[in-house]
Amino acid sequence: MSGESEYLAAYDPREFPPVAVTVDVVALTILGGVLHVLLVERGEPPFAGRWALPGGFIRPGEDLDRAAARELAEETGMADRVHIEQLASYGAPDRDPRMRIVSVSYLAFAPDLPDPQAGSDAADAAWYGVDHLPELAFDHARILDHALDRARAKLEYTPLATAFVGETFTISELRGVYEAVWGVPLHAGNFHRKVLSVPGFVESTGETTESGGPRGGPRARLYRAGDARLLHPALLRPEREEEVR
Amino acid sequence: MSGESEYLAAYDPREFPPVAVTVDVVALTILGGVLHVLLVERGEPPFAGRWALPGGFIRPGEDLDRAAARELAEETGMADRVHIEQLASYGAPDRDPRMRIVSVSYLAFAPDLPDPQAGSDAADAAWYGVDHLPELAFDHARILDHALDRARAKLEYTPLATAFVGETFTISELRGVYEAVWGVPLHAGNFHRKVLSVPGFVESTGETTESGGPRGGPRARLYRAGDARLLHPALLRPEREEEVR
DNA sequence: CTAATAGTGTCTGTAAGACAATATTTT
DNA sequence: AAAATATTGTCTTACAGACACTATTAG
Repeated sequence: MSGESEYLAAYDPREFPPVAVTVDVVALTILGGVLHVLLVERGEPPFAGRWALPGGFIRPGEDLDRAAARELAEETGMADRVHIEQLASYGAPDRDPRMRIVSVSYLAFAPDLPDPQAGSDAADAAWYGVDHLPELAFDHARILDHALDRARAKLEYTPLATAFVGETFTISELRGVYEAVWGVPLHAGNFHRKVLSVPGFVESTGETTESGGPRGGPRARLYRAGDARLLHPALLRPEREEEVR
Repeated sequence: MSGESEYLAAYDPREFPPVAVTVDVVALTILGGVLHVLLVERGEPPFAGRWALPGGFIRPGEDLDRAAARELAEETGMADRVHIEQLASYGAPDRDPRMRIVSVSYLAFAPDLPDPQAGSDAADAAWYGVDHLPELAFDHARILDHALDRARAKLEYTPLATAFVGETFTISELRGVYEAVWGVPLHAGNFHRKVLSVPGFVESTGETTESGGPRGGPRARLYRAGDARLLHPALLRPEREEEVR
């Protein structure tokens, strides 16, 4: 913090160029096998009527993480079973036309959820499939892009996929998460063996589903999340030549 | 940004609880085969005389990335050949005793460098070996921990190690970077073959060093960084059982 | 019955790591 | 000559992906 001391010694908050800090949350869930993101419709200018990521100003005395969780809860009512983690921060001087705003973005994952409630201050709130997004306000399209990249990468080396499913789940359900987030079909047999071979990824409950799948097939065994924080070896995505150079 | 609109509609900057945004830079280099981090000695309270990460307030109209690059240049004079990227943000309400400060941390990598210059506002500046750190001001120890975790992870799947060496380099020099950052010895033969087998990691210059090593050995071939942005397959660290659970 | 799905077996190619061997250079 | 280092070779084991197969369940 070079410069901070002298700066602050003679510092008067009233003179300081005003900067505001917000949190923006990229909340993801899976609906009908498709990855969805929570968006809110802005009720006021700028960008009135435009869809945006849920978020808002941090409050005095409130930590960044708590602010993100609060903003998310205001739109969805979801508090439990939600994984939330910080992503990048955005501070381009002109990213908000009103004033200097630095936004800290967060990524949240939740299992299948009921409809979101529009927060007290948003005109509406809805889950959008990530392949059918409306035009977004501010630089939120870029924030969302970064968030999706991160989510896809984290599925590879963390057990994050289990945050998208219920307390207990089948290997097929887990595969559905990977397919939805990565957007590619995976080989059922190989995926099955792979998941069970990673220590601590899932552990058996000893139970099975009550019945087979809707279109036939045997009952599936049920698992719960294991105690691993990192997957080793990782579940790597199929070849991505394009991204290498 | 739910809540933002109404909030700002009736918003007067003079009434807003003051928040300041700083950038803090974790600048890493390798000196004598050991990973070092750039620290500055604070000249003013709080934490006067304590060492801290270089950093400071963002200026009006200045992007976060530019602010980080500027702060780094003020302490080191280094502008070229420096890789810089954003890490996490820290906003605990009490992390600075003076006022609410949200800090955006940055990670910077540079090749072997001359001594740093104390910036205009710091009492002193120096490179510290990461295993012999002084007690740090604020929450900078935590920020540094996170930065080192990130740097170690990025060596695995990006060609970042090449940012620590010169324009051209030998495979041994590159191995020295990995050993310094990861803190473990690597097998010379296997490392050599591995690096050359990853497409786009390094490319041959056709040249060799002028002479052998200081303690003997043949001349080594010289390489330069290739065009890969991601290493595939990655160079994984040796087993890290501890970190898995 | 037929189709779909869960789960297992097998084979192949790639890659990581242990270890050895050879060539080249400094002291 | 002796020691250090660059580079290459070989072998073993692990693992990813392709593919085949069996068993179980819905319709």
